[in-house]
Amino acid sequence: MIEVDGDDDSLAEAFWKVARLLRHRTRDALAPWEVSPSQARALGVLARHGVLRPGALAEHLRIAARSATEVVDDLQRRGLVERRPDPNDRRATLVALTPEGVRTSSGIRASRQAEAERLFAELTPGDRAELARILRTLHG
Amino acid sequence: MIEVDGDDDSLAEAFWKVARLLRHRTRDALAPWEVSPSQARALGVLARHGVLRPGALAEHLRIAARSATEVVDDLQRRGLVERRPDPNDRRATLVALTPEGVRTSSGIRASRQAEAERLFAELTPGDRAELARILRTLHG
DNA sequence: CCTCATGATGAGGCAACCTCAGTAAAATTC
DNA sequence: GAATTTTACTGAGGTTGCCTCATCATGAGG
Repeated sequence: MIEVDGDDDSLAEAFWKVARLLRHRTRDALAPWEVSPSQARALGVLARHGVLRPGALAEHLRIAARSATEVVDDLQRRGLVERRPDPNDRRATLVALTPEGVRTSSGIRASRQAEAERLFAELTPGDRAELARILRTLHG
Repeated sequence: MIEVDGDDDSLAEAFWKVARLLRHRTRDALAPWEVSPSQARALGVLARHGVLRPGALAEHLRIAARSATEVVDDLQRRGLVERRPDPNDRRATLVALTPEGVRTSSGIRASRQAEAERLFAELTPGDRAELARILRTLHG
């Protein structure tokens, strides 16, 4: 009796179904690295922006500064990130990827992208372009 | 310094941006009823499937049976749902929407749909059809 | 200096899940 | 027609990923 949740019909519903698919694949892509989604997000931000203060990391992740402290704690415990004092402000801390953090984050990025592409590969090139265009319209 | 998170590039990223938009609007649509997303989901399932046991509700929501108990507790406290004994099985309980639960759940459904339509209304009818078709392709 | 603002973090809380019993009742086996 | 196994729910207590508030050190401006 494992039924699927057939909400409305509507575009929104179709959209959510695809979102769920994509989310699951992303999660699967993440699994081999044994980092949680929120850790993966933080690694991504650090990979893109380089060394950051916890506060700035929090802004990028759109979470409270206090919560960034926790994410950093976890990543540090796993050796993916290190804290170092900010030479310009002795209140502040800088968070930087360790070499292993760099490796992990680019691995995650790669396999996530691979998973997503596997999903969208079901579309013809024309449809992919259409979809991209339409989505761009939606988020202006 | 409130920067937006510019992930990858790729279709997946565009998709997530729209998903976020849609999610936020859905959340906003929910706000007037003061029910949490998980409660709203449960109400939706009950509205669609009628009277259900907690266990069945859990299956639809894809959560552990134990967690369904909690959602039902909450909804019952708010008077949106009632528990009654299953006449055919004295181990079991049946969960049913109260009249107010019915009202709330259809209200939620309506305004959620209105919000979603407001988003997709930015598209031409042609693009909406295209999008629907492409999404359908993706989730087979 | 003195005051006010800012950066990180400790303490503690909350929502929405979970697993692991435990109890009662139903279903099955012998 | 017991005895056993399975099923339905729920109490107890844990986890995750957030949150706010208070504290402490430092920085910046008057």
